[in-house]
Amino acid sequence: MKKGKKASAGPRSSTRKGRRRGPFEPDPRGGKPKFYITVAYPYPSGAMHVGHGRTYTVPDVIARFHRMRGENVLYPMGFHCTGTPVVGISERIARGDPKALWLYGDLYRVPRKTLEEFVKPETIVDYFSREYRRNMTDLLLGIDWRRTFKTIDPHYKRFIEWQYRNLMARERVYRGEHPVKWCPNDRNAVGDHDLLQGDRAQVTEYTLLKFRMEDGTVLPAATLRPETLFGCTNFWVRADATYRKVKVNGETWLVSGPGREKLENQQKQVEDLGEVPGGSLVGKMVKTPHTGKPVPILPAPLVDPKVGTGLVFSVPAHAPYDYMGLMDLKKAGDPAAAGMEPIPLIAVEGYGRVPAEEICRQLNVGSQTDPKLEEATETLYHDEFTRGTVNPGIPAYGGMKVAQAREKVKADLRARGEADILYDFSMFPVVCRCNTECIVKILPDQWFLKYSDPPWKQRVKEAMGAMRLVPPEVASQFLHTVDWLDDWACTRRVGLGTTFQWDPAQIVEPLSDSVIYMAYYTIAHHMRTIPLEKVGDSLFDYVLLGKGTPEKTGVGAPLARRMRGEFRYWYPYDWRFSAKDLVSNHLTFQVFHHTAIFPAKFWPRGIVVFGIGLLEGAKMSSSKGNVVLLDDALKQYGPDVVRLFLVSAAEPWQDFDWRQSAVEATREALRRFEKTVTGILHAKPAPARPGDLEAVDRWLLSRLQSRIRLAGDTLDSFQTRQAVQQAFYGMEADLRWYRRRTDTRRPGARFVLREAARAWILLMAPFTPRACARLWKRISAAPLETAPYPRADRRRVDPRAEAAEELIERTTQDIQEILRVTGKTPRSLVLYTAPEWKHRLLRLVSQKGPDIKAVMAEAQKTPGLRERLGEVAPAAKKMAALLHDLGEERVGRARGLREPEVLRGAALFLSREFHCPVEVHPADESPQDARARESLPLRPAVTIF
RNA sequence: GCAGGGGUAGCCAAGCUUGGUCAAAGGCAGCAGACUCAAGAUCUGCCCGCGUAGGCGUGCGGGGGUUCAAAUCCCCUCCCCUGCACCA
Repeated sequence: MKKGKKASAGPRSSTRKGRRRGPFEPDPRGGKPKFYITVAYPYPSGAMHVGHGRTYTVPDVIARFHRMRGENVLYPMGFHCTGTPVVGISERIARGDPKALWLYGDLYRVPRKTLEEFVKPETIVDYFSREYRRNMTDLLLGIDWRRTFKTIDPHYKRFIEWQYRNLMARERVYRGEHPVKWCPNDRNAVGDHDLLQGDRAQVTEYTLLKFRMEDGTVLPAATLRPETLFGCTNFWVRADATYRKVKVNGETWLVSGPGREKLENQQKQVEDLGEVPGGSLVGKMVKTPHTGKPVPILPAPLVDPKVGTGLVFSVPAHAPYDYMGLMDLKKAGDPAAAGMEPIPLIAVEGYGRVPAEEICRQLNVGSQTDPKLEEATETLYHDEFTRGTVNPGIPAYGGMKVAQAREKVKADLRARGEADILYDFSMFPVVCRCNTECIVKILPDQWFLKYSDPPWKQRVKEAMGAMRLVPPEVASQFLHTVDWLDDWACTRRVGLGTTFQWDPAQIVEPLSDSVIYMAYYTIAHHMRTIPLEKVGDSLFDYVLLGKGTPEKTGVGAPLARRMRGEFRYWYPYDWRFSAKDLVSNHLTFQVFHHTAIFPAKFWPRGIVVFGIGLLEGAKMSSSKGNVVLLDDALKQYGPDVVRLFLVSAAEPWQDFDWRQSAVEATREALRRFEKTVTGILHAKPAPARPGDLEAVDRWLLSRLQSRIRLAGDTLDSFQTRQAVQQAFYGMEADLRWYRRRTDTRRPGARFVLREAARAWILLMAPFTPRACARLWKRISAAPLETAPYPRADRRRVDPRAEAAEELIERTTQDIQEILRVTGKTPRSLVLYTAPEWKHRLLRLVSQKGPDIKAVMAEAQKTPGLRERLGEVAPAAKKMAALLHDLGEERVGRARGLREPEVLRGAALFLSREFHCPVEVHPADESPQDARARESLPLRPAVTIF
């Protein structure tokens, strides 16, 4: 606790003068390019699991790589503590909710004493941010902890206040009202994740059509399809429901009980005037709005008092429910319904005159309570909306597309006071976690970020166009998000956070207070040394925007100048990393805010989007307990194994799967690495004498260069998995072959192996720093973190040596296959290389391509070939296949290889492999051994005795 | 529904942009052998089918097409995953 306090607030010893800075606490430095990466900071409401581990390990690997490349690398970390979740958690713990107690007590193993303190939300974020820091340190993340902060720190809040004053001045924020899902019990807006039921329900805008009774009483019917007004035959009420007579904006309305509540929550002045039983309405007449046609009020069970206003107007021609309602009445012999016929007003291709009737018949709907009506309604509404047109006979709207007519009817009627708006859910019911049924409430005094603003969107697109987005496929997602984004409510009434200055009852919404904090990191370590009362707009204006003068910042000109300098040094950030589910909000928001507040030269440079984590193939989920805690993984496997696995299991943008068997394999792999390198370093070092090197030594050095090149290139493009394939598995495969191939006690071999081991340690250092540091100590006293990353040495690339080794490897495989197929155990092996004329033929085939006729024509003219045309034809065919198999490049590289020499050099190796003597015979123009005729370039003939 | 991503051998996963070098890297699991008192680790081989000579056949969700040639390009179709807002 004490230690943690120190960690997150107030000046720390690490900022004291004279303390030696580690490589992870960078300050601006001339002569070195800067590299600034940030990750979306965690919300510390629970323990870290291995999925979080990866999110922070990937950037660390990249950071270490760039540091070794000689760059000045900044990787900071803060904690996002604003928002409602921890408030909910503390409440649940306070009331002893068993699930919460299990999650925090058993799964996260929070000490009982601490758990008791969790009744205060701040304690939760305090505790877990300390845990995060501890885990991150254990994971060997090279984070600059001098700069850490929490979003509820007073200094940070000042920063957010400054940000919003800024946005307000630029008219990016405005006040309005907004409909939200609302729990009347909690008296709070609820998000989808807080719902027991109905999380797929959307808030939809219904049109209230005002039907009027004789005495002027308004019966407002809520509808999604105001254009169907022209097909209205009657009006529906629920006979067994009680309606409320209320005064709304000077009119007398009749609505259901729930309907009344909705009106009240949607900014209407509602005054109760009494109750009316639904049954008493039946039989009366109402006039339709706009057309003024009198229609009768009829009873129908299809009416749900909870939906809309509990009043429905009936369009039996186009609404399956209404159609069945009418049919039911007719069947019951209701006289009012007897002469009533559907009035069609929409024509849809594929349907007849009365579509509702048709679809009810098709689906075999029995009555108005038949569940099949849902499907019928959905299908018909969709078809009419997308393909329907209004009948030409309808005045003013005839001939219009349904979608078009709908908007026009709505607008026209609203303008004349014959219609109003009611928000309601698209699905029912919507139930809050507290088991209360939710309603739609219009929140007044809501504040918005104007993400819908076209010029702003345009700037964001511009910024994104100049950014590097990884993987490139996400670009379209980002652009789509920019287009789709609407204004964002940026204040909240509950939760932790920064008070919203224009309405102190609200706080800045958590996704809106985390969009430019990457800039804050550049000065965070200085901020904590400044007394809070000196932190004001003039400071941020100067440091972040260059406005004003350093003298007026209130913190002293030298410090102000220094902060300004540091901001300008680090900014813009080079890369931002985050999980892919933040693309459609945070990652896009932060680009919006950067373009709003900073000049273009400080706009983001790049984004890397992460995949999500799976656990043994199933989605990781804390609440379900399907997680491996990072702490446990670190204790069990150690940081190197965890890191290596997390970055090599998949590329960062792909989903990765934590599989125990795979993690254990990684552990073994790392053991082999350490063992191999240790073994090499143990051996007596050998001086470099070029004369000592054999072909196979040059082969290893040559391979080493391509491993180095590929490992660096792939890390440059964030392909951590591919990089590990090269830096680890590729290196291992080369070394394995090398040690199988040759006597490693030779001086030349010792020299080459030492070179390889040295490079190997450096290549692995970004992934497994602890093991590498241990090994590195035997080589150098310099710190590994800043040791130079290996560079491929072109002079050591030796295509000839690689071709020779490939010949040996292929020959080994050939022999193996023959032995396997025949089941023989050889007493001796004889290899025949191909004669010169076959090499000549190969060149001919590679020139002429697979056209055998052309090859033969040429062969007839070629001395050395024309004498043996009978042999040439089948050989040419095989060579075409060989070329096809190996590719021009490899065949070309092998050209000029002295095969007999190469194979003789490997004879000892081959006889060891196959436990028998191996002879190599050079090309023989007229061999006695029939098998020798099978020989081809790059594929010696093999005879087994 | 809209948008984005994906379906490759027992499993995971590369390859697909730039068609031939792909029976298709790598890993896991499995089998056999070497080492060992034994186990583990390590090394070697096998791991679609057939095959006593390095080969042949089938094959990359399903269907169709382009091409001398398709896992790779085009069209249609089925299935899976993610996001869709006032929530971090």
